[in-house]
Amino acid sequence: MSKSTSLDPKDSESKRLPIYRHKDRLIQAVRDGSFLVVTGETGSGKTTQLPQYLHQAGFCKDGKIGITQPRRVAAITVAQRVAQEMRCTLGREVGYQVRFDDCSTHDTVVKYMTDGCLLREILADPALSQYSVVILDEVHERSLNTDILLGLLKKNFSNPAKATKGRSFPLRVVVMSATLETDKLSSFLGNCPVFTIPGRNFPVTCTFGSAVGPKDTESTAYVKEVVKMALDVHTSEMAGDILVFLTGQSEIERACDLLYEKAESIDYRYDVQDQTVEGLLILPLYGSMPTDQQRQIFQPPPPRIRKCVVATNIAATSLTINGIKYIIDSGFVKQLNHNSRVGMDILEVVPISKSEAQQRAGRAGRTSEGKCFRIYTKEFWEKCMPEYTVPEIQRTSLTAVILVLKCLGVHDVIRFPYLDPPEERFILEALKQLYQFDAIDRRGRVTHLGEMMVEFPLHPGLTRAILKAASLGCQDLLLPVAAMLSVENIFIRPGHPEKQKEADTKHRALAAKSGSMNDFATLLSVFHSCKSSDRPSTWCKENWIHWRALKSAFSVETQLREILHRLQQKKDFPVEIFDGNKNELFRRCLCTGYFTNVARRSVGKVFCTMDGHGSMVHIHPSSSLFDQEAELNWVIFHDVLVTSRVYIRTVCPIRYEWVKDLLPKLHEVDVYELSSVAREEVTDEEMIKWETREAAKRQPEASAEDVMKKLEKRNNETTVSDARARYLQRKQQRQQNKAL
DNA sequence: ACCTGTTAG
Repeated sequence: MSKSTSLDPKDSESKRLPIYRHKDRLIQAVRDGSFLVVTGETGSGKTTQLPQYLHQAGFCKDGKIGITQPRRVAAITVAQRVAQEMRCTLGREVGYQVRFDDCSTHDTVVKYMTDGCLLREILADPALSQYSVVILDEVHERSLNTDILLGLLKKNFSNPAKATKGRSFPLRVVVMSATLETDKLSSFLGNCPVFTIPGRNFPVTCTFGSAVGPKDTESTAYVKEVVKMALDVHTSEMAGDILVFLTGQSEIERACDLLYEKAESIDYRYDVQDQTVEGLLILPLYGSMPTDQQRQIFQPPPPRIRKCVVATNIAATSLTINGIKYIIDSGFVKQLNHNSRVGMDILEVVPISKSEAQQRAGRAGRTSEGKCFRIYTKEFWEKCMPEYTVPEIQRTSLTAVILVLKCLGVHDVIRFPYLDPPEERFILEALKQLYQFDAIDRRGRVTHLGEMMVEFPLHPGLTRAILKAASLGCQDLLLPVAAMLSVENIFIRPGHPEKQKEADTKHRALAAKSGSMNDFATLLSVFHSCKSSDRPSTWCKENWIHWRALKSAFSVETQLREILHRLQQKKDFPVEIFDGNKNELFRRCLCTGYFTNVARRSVGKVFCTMDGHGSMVHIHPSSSLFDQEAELNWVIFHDVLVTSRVYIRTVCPIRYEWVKDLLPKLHEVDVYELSSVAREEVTDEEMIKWETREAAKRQPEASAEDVMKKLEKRNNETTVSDARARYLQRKQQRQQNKAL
């Protein structure tokens, strides 16, 4: 450790960081107590320096220092930086671990990793016996996994008596966050000390606009306003690049089109102290964009050209673009919200929170002073924007995470110490699903099957189908499908109508090639066709398939195969025999994972879900079953999309007999007992009630209409129809804007 | 009679 005399510029650079002056006191603070909150803005150096300080202070004598990040890229790049600063080979003393990429060895003592990775490690070793210090970073982002880790660490290590359980010495826990919410964190962790490090960012001046007020929460007028503002900035502000925040791909493409048009038609020339800007380089940026196109964003613009990046929220945390001096903030995001009342995830456009607006503004102050132009009014800020974004744990399906907690011995998952507890019905819904998939029993205890299921990085339903298939010896049918369904959508549908037609034709051909009218079978067929192709990437291009997504499906499939293989080595892996054709076998396996997603034809093209919510749904036009009417009365589906209608996507026809025995399970559950607070035996009353209802539904057309009427009435009160109404409103507005 | 943000295992 005799680097202090070094003249290496990197050393002096790290000494210039704001955190350096606090080094000794920080080390002491970690030494003093088991929990510590460290807060500091980006640029304070806490992520790269604190682990090094602790390393120097001897904290690695007894174990590793683990630092979690919510994102893979962050874990990797930070580890690279620190390895460089500590002058060691990446993967030796300093390493990282993310899914599909473990760059750490037995020697690694400073280990950066994703929060999801640490959670999996806890599953294997609840005492975290390899670690002397665990640092949770970016806690203010409130990712689902970080929130769960926070609760687990509090539960298991805050009490000094418990803190050494399964360990020879107590674990130190450091929680790092941006300045907001630190009081809350400290009191959550037993009023532990808070250490504040000043930031090193440049000031950003924010101004409010007049375009979006409290009454415009559903409007899409902001696209035009954002374009106007960008041109304003371009013609009247000094040199420096622009970053525009919008919500989605189509919106971004529209904004870029408008910008091209208008930027050409205006005549301007701005010249102050040789800082001249003459042209505008317009660059869209969103997640599903090809990677090489994304890379273009980071290149500095040609001389005298101003860069204008029009991006989704991907530019708020995931990607950092240098040279941004101006932010234009639409004030909206697209957010995935789970609705437990209808049991669906709905993607909605909503106003951002104030803290998120500050985060966006901060993107202009990375290298020099910046300006942020908010297109919404001060009143909108005060009345429509919440202080903080609702944490993921309160708006997401919890099924997988609850299974993890159960496997960690957290029996009472309702009274688990959540920093912000999710609504009880979210938890109950998760328990119900786990019971339905046989992962837990009637008393809420993890089953043998559940213990196997938790090993898979998948939704429990998909895992259930895989395990069923494996016990029947046909896992090769299910593994690729599960992999394909757990990556982003692999079917590309371009914006231009001509190309759209071409893509649709190709996709229909792929469906036909699979030989059966079953979207899951299409996925399987695509998987193999591409894999056996000589040049998979050109095969994808020709067939309008997302190569990057499919490639990751290949790695996921390999990983799933390995996990399954490991489980099958154990002697108690179940084995079953099935006598029938392959097609039926495949679909029966799918049924064990998707019987919660069964729909029955109601009238005409309308289907009705059988999950107890009784939502009216339509088959999405991208499905090979779209427009297929004959003899198609029962289907299972992978997911639901709420747009102009409620659509089910990735659909498979089934026979009622295949799910007949499973369906009652959807209704017999007593969540009260499942939640481990009940003390009485359940009767079969619920199940009998359901059977009666089901018998009534099985009667022909006349009653089906009655059922539908009843269900529709109920549906009007759900938020699905609210979401649909909002969508239609936005669509109308868009058309009006177009007409203008 | 089609339009889905971001992230993670």
